[in-house]
Parts: sequence; C-alpha cells; structure tokens
Amino acid sequence: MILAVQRLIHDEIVRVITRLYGVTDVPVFAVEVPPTRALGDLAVTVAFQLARPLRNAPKAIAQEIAAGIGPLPGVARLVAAPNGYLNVYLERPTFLVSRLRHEIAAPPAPSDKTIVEHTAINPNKAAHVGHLRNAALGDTLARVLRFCGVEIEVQNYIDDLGVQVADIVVGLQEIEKRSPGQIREIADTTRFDYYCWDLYAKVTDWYEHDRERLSVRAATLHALEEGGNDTATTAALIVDRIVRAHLKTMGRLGIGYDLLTYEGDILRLQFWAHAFEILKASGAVFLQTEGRLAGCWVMRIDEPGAKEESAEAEAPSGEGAGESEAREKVIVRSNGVVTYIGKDLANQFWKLGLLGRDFKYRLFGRQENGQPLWSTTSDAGDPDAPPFGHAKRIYNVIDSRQMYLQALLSQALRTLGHAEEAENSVHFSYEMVGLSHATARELGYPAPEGEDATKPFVEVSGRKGLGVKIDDLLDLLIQKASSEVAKRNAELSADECGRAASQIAVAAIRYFMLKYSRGKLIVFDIEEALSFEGESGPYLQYAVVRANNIFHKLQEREALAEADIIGALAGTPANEITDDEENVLWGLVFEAARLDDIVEQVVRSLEFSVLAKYAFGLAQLFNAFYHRYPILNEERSDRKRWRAAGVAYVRAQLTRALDLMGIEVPSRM
RNA sequence: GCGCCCGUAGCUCAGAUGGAUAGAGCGACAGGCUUCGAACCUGUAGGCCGGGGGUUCGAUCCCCUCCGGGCGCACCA
Repeated sequence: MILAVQRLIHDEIVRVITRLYGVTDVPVFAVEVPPTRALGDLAVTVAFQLARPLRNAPKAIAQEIAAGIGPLPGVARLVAAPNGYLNVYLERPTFLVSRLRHEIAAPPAPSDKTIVEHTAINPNKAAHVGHLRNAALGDTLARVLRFCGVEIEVQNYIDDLGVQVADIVVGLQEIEKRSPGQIREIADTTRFDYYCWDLYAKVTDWYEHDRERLSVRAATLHALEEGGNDTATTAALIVDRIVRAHLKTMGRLGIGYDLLTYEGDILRLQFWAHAFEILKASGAVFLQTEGRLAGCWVMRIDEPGAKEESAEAEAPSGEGAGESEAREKVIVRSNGVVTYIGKDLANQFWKLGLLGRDFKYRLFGRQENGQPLWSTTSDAGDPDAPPFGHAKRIYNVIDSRQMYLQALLSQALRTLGHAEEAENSVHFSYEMVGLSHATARELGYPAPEGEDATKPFVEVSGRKGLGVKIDDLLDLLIQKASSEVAKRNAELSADECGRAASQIAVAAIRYFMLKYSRGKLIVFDIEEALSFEGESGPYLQYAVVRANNIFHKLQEREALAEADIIGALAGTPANEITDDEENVLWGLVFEAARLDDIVEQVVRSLEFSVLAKYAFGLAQLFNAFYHRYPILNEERSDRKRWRAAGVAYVRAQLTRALDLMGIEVPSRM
C-alpha cells in the first residue's frame, strides 16, 4: 500500500516549503505517479505552482526543495528533474518486505455509519440486466466503502404497494381469473418470476386494448393500500415469492443485503403521516388551491440557478404563470393518496434518523454467505433484532433518470433545515442499460419501427417484456465457462467444474458491469458479454490462478512455502529488484501497492471503472512478467526468491482488488 | 423550451484533483506452446481527443459557444 508514503512525502515537502519561503498557504498539490518508473516512483509538481508567487523558475525552486528534504524512511532519493518536477525514488527491497510482512498497517479512522440502498426492483417480475447494473454498482460501492473502514448497512427497498405489483394482481385475478388457491399453486410450482415476466407484458397489452380497464388497476391499487382483503393477501404472496426470487438471483452473483425495507410498513407504521406533519409544519409541502393541481399537496421545485426577476424582465410573456405552476410536484394527490415520492421522503428521513420513529424487524432468512437478512415489519417484530437506520450518510443507487426526484429529496431536507443531511445524501447516479439490436433480435423481439429503428439501442422494458433476464444470462455464461473449464481440466469432478464455471460467469458479468464509467450508457450485447478474453473478469482470475499455481508447485516440488520465502528475504541479495531503473519486477510490485490509492480515487469519484482498469492493468503487468521471468525454473536462488516474493504480493493485492468487485478466484479454471 | 449526461483509433471504451511521449480491449496483419497453464505473450498498422473561441508556463480535462446523440421535466414508480 502506498498512501502512507504519499502522505509522508507530501507533509515533508510542505514543511520544507514553509521553512524555505515562509509561505503560510502552501498551494494544494498531489503526490502523483509518473508515467514510467525511470522518472521515479512518485512525483510532485508543486514547483510549477510556486513559480509565479515566488517569481522564480520551477527548476530552481525544485532544486531548493530537493536540497532541503531530509532523509525519509522508505525513500531512497528525491531529485529535482531539469524541467521542475520533483521525482521520488523508493527503497525497493524494504518497500516489498514490509508490505509482505504487513508492517504497513494504516488502520482507517472509525467513521460514521453509512447506508447504501440499491437493487430496489419492483417485485412483480424477473430481474433483468438493467437491474444488474444497479446491484453490481451498489454492491461494489458497499465493498469499497467497507474496505475503507466505513460502517455500512445495505438496504434494499421493496415497493410492495406499487402499480407494478397491482398489475400482476390484475393479470392473475382479472385476466387469468385465478382464485387465491390457484395463485398460490402457480407461485409454488412454476418459475414464478418468469411467469410474471410474461404476464406483465400481457397486462400491458390488455390495458392498451381498452383504456377503461385502467380503472381496474386503480381499484386494485386502492385495495392494496387499504389492506385486510383478499387482494392485499394475494399481492403480499406475489411480492414475497418475487422478492425471494430476486434475492436468489443476486445471491448467485454474491450480492447480499442487511435489510429489506417494505413500503407497506412505511404506511402501516404511519411513517408517512408523521413525515407529512413535519413537511406541512415547515411549509415545504402546501395545499394548492387553484389551477390544475387544486386539491393536491405539492412541493415547490427550486430551479437550479434560477434568476426569477431578470428572466422575467428579459422574457415577458404570458406563459410565465403556466410555467411556474408546472414547477410543483404532487406529493399527495387530490384523492388523498400519497405518491411514492412522499413515501420515499419518509424513508429517507428515517434513514437519517430524522423521523423520530422506527420500524419493527423480523429475520427474513439466511443468505448465500450465511449472513442473516432482516426485513422491516409492522407486527411485533423480533426484540433481538439489531439496530437499523440512523445513518450519518446515505448513498442511493438509482439511475440518472431519477435525478430530478433525488434533487427533490435533498431540497426537502434543506427546507427542513437539515443542510448537512442533504449534503450527506448522495444520489449515486448512473446511465441506463439498453440492448443492442443484434441481441434484441436474437431474443426474438420484433424489429423496432419508426423512430425506434434509428436509435443506436433498444430500450429495456419490463412492461413490454423486453430485456435479458439475469438468470438466463448467468446460465448462458456458466454453460460456456463450464465447457471451457472441462476442456482444460479433464481430471476435475463435475462439482468442481461447476463451481469454477459459476465463479467465472460471475466474474465475467460483474466486470462487464463495472468497466464502463457510470455516465456511459451500456448497450448490452450478449456476444460481447460472453467474452472471456482480453479485458474481462476471467482474464483477471486467470492471472491470479497462475500466480497461485506457482506457489502450489513451489510447495509440491521444493517444499517451499510463501512464509519461508518471505522469511529468508532479509539475507538475500536484492539485485533482482534494485538493478536498473526500469526494473520489471519492481514495476509490478509498485503497481500492486497502489490499490489503496486507487480505492481512494474510486470513493472520491464514485467511479468503479477506475478500479476495474487498475486491476486489469495489474493483471496485464503480471502476465507479461510471468512470461519473461521464470520462478520454478530459475536457478539462481536470490532471483527466484525475490521474484516469488513479488508475485506473492501481487497475487494478494489482485485478490483484494477482485474481492472489491465481488469476483472470486477459482482454484482451477 | 429548460435541466443533466455523452462525443477520444474501424468498433467498444480508459485517460483522478489541469502536467512528462494520448492508452487498452476487440477487429486486422506478423510472430510465439517438449518450459511456472496459450482464457496467455511479443510486434505492426490505425488519432485535427466533435467544431470554434478563451483561461494558463502547460488543456482530452476548466470557461463560453455551436454541432451531433441520449435521458429527464406526470394527480406512474
């Protein structure tokens, strides 16, 4: 790990600048990584920044600073480059040895509790690739924050009273004319999330044939909210089965949660009623008495960077009034039914501990990893349930289409005088997933018509049943991985082969979801996602498997364990890693050490593509090293030991990096 | 119309707080398995970083403007 070294150098340079020039406000500068190791391991550009205020050449300033730096532990030398850079060269052998011995422990400061909410799929159909991006990002966010020592609680919001659930109830009760008993039987004997996937598309059709039928949906929705009737009982059954299907799908990907938050409980426990009082009292929400929203409780939407008066002065037009009326968002409809925004506001208030109320909790089940999963409840609840909510910081993983509503949440917090909480409510926004035309065709969907045909992608639509289901995709990937594993490892049992295939499939799909930056729309193409070569999850796994094999063989053939090698390094000549500025082994070790620096960048930018690219680059470096520098067959023992030590560190770091992305390393592949 | 996002090699994408020579994968072409596993490695070709202004010692990155594309702006969620 490298962050501690960077801080050490940074602080020393600040000290020297202060002493040398008497400046109190040293400009902010970073300790960065030069493009090649020949230019040093770390570099600082502060001399450029000081050139103007000091009225001196960068080169001269750099030389003065370099001369003023005292000896630093771990630093071999710090030199001023002719162009003004300050280049730092590290003490290579001690750098590697101390890391292998875990002497570089930088215990992260204890942090405030943080909630990550992700997945939140409508419980009315199977999960598709759009949901996959959300869950992969959310789960990785949780892993990365935990790596930084943050206390994390992962929540999955379940909209059990929404229109989408109502639609499935309508489909079963009204279109298919099923009795409650029959519905239970279907839920228990079919692949129910797939069944509902098809049914949902049928319901959409059914409405389109006769818009009058939408009144059936409204009545159903009303019955759901009312509760205590057959419709509500049926809906609860549907929701429970679909939620369990979603959890199973996510479990296959190594994605788990701490708490399921049910919207129904928000209503039953009067969370909304309570939040409504708070909102009314502060004036954040008020009753509109005129215009088309008369009778609705609305929230006024602040225009970002609005300049009301000047705008009106420049553009005096009769439409002004109509425009401003449109800038109001309905929170409670004129029929008295709260919108989902209202319920979500209550949920966010609760998460931040601002509601003054709490859910009851019940144990929902055990997850793949053995961890318990809890659920909110409005019943008595389990007295031994752990505490939930009351976080200092929350991340809501939701696609960019909901930006508008997320902005509304933080605006509500501000209006209520919770500026700090608003600041700590982060909308982790990302672009949607579309389907390539080729993949849509492959799935048997009719070719898009009109305007849609010219679009570069086909929009995923649960309503139309248009999308790639996660389980189908996983099955496809496992099938392919399985045949690849079997081809290379004839001696493996079916179980072992299946285990590896599943790990490979998960790696492929998770890496695929993380390698794009979140602002980029992913046009999902099956063929592309099935690739196990080049920049892919399996490539990364392959590198670690190879590294692991070296140690297996060292143990088998020479009874040499990693600990033996590390233990003997102190007395072993280190030329293998010190010779030559552009030493390949050192380049590998140094890059491996950068994981903590990379993770810091990731947290700052919330951009996992940085982590993905880093891990890939490290695997590439390792693979190149692997080809050029033998270990088992190296005759000189000093070389052999230093190479093995370097590989030991790289595999440990790469394994950590993969774990952050939810990727496991198979024993064979 | 307003707001947000995107535009970098043939295709798909990286280029953290402005820094040293703009990179990778795929595809194309040419090589490398009796060697620690070829899901790999080595090499070649391929770029007005959408256009134009500006800020600066320095701009793919920041500001303005234009062009092209996506997504939002419901008494749906």
